[in-house]
Amino acid sequence: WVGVLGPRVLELRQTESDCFFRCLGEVASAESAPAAETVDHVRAELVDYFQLSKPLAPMYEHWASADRRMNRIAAALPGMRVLRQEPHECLFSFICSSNNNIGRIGGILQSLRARYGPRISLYEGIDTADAATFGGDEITDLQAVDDEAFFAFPSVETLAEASEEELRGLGLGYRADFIRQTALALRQKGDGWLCSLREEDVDTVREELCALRGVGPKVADCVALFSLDQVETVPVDTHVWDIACREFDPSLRECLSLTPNVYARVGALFRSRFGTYSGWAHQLLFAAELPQFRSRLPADMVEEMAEWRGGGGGGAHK
DNA sequence: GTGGTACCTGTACT
DNA sequence: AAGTACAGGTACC
Ligand SMILES: [Mg+2]
Repeated sequence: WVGVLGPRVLELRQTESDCFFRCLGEVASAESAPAAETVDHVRAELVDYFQLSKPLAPMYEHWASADRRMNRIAAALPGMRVLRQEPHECLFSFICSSNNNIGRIGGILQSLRARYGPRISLYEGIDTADAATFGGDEITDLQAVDDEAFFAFPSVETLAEASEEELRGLGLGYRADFIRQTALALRQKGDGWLCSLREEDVDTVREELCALRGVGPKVADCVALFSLDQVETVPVDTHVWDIACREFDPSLRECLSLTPNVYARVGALFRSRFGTYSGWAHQLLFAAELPQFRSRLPADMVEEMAEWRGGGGGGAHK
């Protein structure tokens, strides 16, 4: 995999027993430390990003014993960690995600980086032919590393200065104003404000985030889980609602829309089963719903999910 | 609290 | 080939 993490282009490759990493480039502004120090630093960043200090095996065991279906999914999808993302990037990204499809979201974020983010040039002498191209988000073929332009995510300051009109031009649609308004609010609140929410309790985090433009309950919970250390938070979108109806409480099907109460019920159902790390458990169940992971699941389970979708179960609410 | 509506835009479908 | 539904919701009434 090759992609951008913070100010650097990183290459990761995994073998059966190890994971290797290499830094291919970094933003010009970051004064580059001696190579040996950079390696140690990047290793620490990766440990942080993948949350490797949190043991996953005990969680899997706990979830598997709590739920029969989860037992089989856990066996089929090992290593499903929640990434500890950079809060600002995470926030803007999920604002872009609302009422939108995954394909366009990716395109918008890439446009945002290319237009407003600092460019990352690769180091001299990087053997790009040797770089991994394991289907990372931004690399699609063996030649691509050479031509691909890499950009870090833009700063709050830059986004605050962007015009709504120009943002719309990048394909953001009506979310353009959300991005600008939220960027202005963040600038107003000061540099460390968002990250400081990592020290706050779940309810405070939610309340503070929802006060931002373009941030409702679902986006807030995504930011809380994926960047603010709120491990028990369960973001409830249409997929997660389906899961809850199908697996946990059929009576939820009677609900016509995802009201705040229904939202809370779904979260409570997850927490009653999976406990403190319900957000992580949710990540695993959510992943199992996605097409790219379906092929790894037991055939009868895939069949069951397909039947639910076809039989007026999934999406039958609205 | 709940129910209803409008909303950018690309893509899949009919 | 035009017309419509839908997608990792939110704001506003
Ligand atoms: Mg809000």
